[in-house]
Amino acid sequence: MALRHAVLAALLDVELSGYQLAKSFDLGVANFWYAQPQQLYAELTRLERDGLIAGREVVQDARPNKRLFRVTEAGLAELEDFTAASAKPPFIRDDLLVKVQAADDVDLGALIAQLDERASIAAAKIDLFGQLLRGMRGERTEEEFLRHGDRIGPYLTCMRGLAFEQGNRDWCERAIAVLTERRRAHTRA
Amino acid sequence: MALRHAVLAALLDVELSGYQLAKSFDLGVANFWYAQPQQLYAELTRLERDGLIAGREVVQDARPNKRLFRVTEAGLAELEDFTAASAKPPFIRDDLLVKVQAADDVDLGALIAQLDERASIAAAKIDLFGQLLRGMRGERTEEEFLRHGDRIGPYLTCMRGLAFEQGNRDWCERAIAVLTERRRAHTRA
DNA sequence: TGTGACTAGTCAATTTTATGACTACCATGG
DNA sequence: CCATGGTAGTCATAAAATTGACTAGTCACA
Repeated sequence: MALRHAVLAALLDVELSGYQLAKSFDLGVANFWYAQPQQLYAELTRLERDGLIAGREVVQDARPNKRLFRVTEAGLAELEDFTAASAKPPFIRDDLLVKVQAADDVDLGALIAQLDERASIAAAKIDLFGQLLRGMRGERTEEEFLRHGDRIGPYLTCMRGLAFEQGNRDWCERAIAVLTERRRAHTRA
Repeated sequence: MALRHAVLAALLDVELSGYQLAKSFDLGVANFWYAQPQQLYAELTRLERDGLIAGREVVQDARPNKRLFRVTEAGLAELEDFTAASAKPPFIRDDLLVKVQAADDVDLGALIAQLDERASIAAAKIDLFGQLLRGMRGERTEEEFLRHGDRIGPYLTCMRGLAFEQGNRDWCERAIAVLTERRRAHTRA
């Protein structure tokens, strides 16, 4: 019952098709949730069945028709309820952390390579989030935008995404430095 | 196939029972993975069946007997393989972010309350991680420990956990400030 | 003398996520 | 003219995670 609300939140400002939604959730831009296309289509079906969203067919030529969805009154009410209920704290579940946890017992070269890869993925995302944020605030400074802009929700979640990736990158770099130094010391001994 | 390796990594340095493992994974200290007891018991059963861990019965009086598990050679090899394979990037999946994404369309009071709650949960975790880190490095400075300590894996993952929670807290506080200001401006208008 | 909390688990059912394959049709490049 | 890639989706299955209940003994506390 969580993806449900993520979809509702995503459809608040824009009318989207399943496909468009899938792209923003699946690839990259999922700044506040992540899900795969199949999951989204299934959820959209359920949401429409429950009357929380309404779809309309858009006929296109030169490409397949699509169904655009928007949130209904009932959907908004549902989101309202969801917001009032208390959220369970999030947890980290990251393969890379598992690998680092085992750092003292596995091949350091392989581990460092993984950390490197992750650091550059994080760097790419940092870039992406930076662009998104600039795009949203336009000419205004961040202060200005946060004070007077409309639709700051997406901006705030994007800020969190940015900070998360910065944390990722910084930690990766630190871990690489530490592990590299230890490997050097070890091979020398 | 992911919890699998997390369990292996957790059992590298200590022999633990399912119950002990469950406590560290479930409540609080899960600095590198999260899972519930039932899931862990199931995974331990599978791991033992596959020969990646070995259990031994420990008879206790005054409390139920328990089975302590340790990683076997095969288990270590499995972890080694896992480390070499590339890790998929992690994603955020947080109810609170969904709520904030919808910030422009829901009751700000409720949302701010949620952010407040989250900020204090994060603060508590920051405390906990700080204690864990101090406990691990003992008398040494962090630099010292990371250079020469044995078992830095858990220390590094704990550092990530700490940074994550700091990120959480900072973001919550920022969001609270922004939303409070907007609410003030709005109710005045 | 009972009540709740802690140790140490197990069982079953359900929900949520993930994986992979598959249909169409159009446009573009080579 | 044929392969590739994008749009717009569907179907089925497998794996992982969550939820809730249940056993059984010990300890402390009131």
